[in-house]
Amino acid sequence: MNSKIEVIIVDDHPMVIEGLKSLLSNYDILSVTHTFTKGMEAYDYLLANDCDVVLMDINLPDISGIELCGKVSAANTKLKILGMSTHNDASIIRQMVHKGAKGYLIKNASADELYTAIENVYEGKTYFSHEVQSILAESSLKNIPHLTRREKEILSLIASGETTHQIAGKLYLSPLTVETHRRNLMQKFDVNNAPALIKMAIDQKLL
Amino acid sequence: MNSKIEVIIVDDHPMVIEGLKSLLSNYDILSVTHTFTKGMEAYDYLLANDCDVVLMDINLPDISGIELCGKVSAANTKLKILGMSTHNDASIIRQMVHKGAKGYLIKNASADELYTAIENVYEGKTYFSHEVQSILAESSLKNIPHLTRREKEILSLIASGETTHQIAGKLYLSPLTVETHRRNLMQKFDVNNAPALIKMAIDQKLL
DNA sequence: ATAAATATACTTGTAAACCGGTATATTTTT
DNA sequence: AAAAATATACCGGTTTACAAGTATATTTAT
Repeated sequence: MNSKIEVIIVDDHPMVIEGLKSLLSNYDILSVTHTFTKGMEAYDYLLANDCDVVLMDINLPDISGIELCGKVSAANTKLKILGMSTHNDASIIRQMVHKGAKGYLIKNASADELYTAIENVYEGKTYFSHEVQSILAESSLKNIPHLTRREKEILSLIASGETTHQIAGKLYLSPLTVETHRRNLMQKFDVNNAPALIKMAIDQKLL
Repeated sequence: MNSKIEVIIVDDHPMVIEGLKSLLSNYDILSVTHTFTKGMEAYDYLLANDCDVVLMDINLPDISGIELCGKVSAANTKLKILGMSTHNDASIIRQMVHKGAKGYLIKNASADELYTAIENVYEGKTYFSHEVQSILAESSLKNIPHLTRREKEILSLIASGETTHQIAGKLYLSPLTVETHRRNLMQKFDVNNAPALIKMAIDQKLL
């Protein structure tokens, strides 16, 4: 019988898994029981077996970390999931939290930070590093406009080179309606032509 | 006196460094003598000391791996540099090679692949994983248009929302000239309006 | 149930972009 | 020195986009 905190690692990079295991081997209170490089294998395991904390990379080849997080959390609400990624994208962090992640780390975390994060989520708390917190704070300042479904649809058609008339034809709308959406899009991004709109939208990862 | 292959690791993620050290600890023929999380510290070390192979991450916080690679190679041409990164961007790989890198790995490499790469570059060969090779092959198929200096200038002004007249004013050109460049840009990207042009340019990392 | 957000559509006018040409001076490369 | 690439500039005409307003039906959230 094992009373240690059971940790599962999901990451498609073998060297990261090795690194995490090595860093965590210094802490007697926990043990890394299984590791997975494929998201779906981790999913299958987690449905059938118990563990305490899952360290989960966001960028998996077969399934997105966000999706996996949602599926796993739904099946086992007691599981504590710690998201990880190299790039610090606020919207991804938000999505992970929404899907049930209890904490988030950026991969340049130190061993101590990693340990603290695992300990906190195991105890039912949440953990977000200072860096993650400042990313979230910063991103909420530069208010990314909220686009409606229709607007997103039209935005991507504009980006692919369709004219107002062509878009209207595809969506069975009046060109005048499409033009209104186009105007609203430009207003939301505070630009006054389509090229700048596309640039902004891509910069803010909305395209 | 040590006859092993001396390997230096430069990566801003402690867990990746740990992972690499752990993976490489199984191979007696080499030894990881120093590791750095900051590019400039590695640079200072490499100017003053000798080593055989440098495993270098591309995404460093203080200096780009590409820049570092160029500086270090210029100072010590005998040094073998192996580039590494998580994302598989063909243009970055090409730039690294151009700046003197002898090989390139994607971070999901296995221990054996890593070892093979180090061995190869140490012996004066080059090493590019199958994955890297296919990325390079694929990217050379979808011919990215070559833009002139003027075209790049005008392209970025279009992306920032300037009209033909405004661009002409800024660059002290006739609006008719700017329009010609604009047209040539659209022709090169095979699109017929500016929004699609911007989308294409960003997709192909030219903006 | 009511308020707010979203999606729809119109008018009028102006400005800008796009198309298909042509032309030539200046660099850069071979 | 010749050829190729780049940068410059023009004409005439058509299409599309943009600006500033108004209006209303339909969803969605409170």
